[in-house]
Amino acid sequence: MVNVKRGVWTTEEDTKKLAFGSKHGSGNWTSVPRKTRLKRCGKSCRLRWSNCLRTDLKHDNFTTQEEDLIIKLHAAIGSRWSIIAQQLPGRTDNDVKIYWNTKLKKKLSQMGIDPVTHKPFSKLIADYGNIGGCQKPSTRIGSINKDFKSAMMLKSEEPHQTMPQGFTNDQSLETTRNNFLFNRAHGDNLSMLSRTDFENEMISGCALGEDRLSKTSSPSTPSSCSTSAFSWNDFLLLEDAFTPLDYQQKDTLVSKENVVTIQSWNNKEVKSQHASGSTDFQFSSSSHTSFIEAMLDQENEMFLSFPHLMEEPSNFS
DNA sequence: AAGCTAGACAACCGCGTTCCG
DNA sequence: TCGGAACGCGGTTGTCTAGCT
Repeated sequence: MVNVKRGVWTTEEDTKKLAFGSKHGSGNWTSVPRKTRLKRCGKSCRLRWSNCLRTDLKHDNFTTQEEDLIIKLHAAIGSRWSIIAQQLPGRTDNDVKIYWNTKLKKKLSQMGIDPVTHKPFSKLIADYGNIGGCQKPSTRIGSINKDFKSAMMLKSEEPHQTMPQGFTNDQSLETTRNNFLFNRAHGDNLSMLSRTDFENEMISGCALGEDRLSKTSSPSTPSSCSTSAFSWNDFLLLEDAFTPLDYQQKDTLVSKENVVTIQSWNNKEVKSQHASGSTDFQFSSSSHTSFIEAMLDQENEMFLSFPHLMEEPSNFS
């Protein structure tokens, strides 16, 4: 459309749009410009309505509880603002996104927490240091694979070290988050995960944080979701999510069946079903305890799939 | 008072998904 | 089943404004 107006909306345009919106509600946005005689595209009308003109929007500052929830949800599902906004009545995805980018990211950084991974910078540096500390790349891959496989074998043998059922605690949240990060790191389509039981469980876990998270956390796992005075330390996501003790403690808390579907790096769809007591958890990318491990696990899979590509060259001359 | 800068936020853009004929 | 239109989402850009020099 050539005659489409752009830029900031005038009060006159807002009035027209408001009048139309209050009469017809939202929907069929392409017809809105024609019916309201606005020289805007339908897309622009929808945006203006959903971000600014809707009567149920809050325009005051974010509360501490809202901040708390945003950070928890971001840690769990990443920058899926529309989903996060759904948990915050009166807030739009744009509101949440901007608030995160302008305030919360800085706040976390000042606390020494990486806003992307929600881990302390020191931990990230240590992780990278561990990788860089190995001498020969090919040897490193081999030894890491070996160690990591051993670790995974041990985990799979442990009756309580399968994927926790019910997503009722911080450890499961962490595990799931790592899978998100893993998929994100490899450019996978996260929308595969949208609206699954798994995601809804996570969201409700955050939204009901004080009930679902804190009650089920291990003693070493802080959780302050929705409490009146939260601690920023609570937004550090903890390592060692798979300690046997944790799982033994958790085992009594879960009873619900969950089906998790993920799209792994090589587009193999993997389903994992968790009935109470089930032990057949089998993400192809394993149960990553950290982002770094997820990366290494992917490396491992690539090695298994394409061994000839990963072989050490015979000489480097 | 004028110019500059950073922060806040409204709006746009591109892309993926869904809907419908 | 397919293709185009519509919609929704997340990232980015543009504009305004307050504060500082």
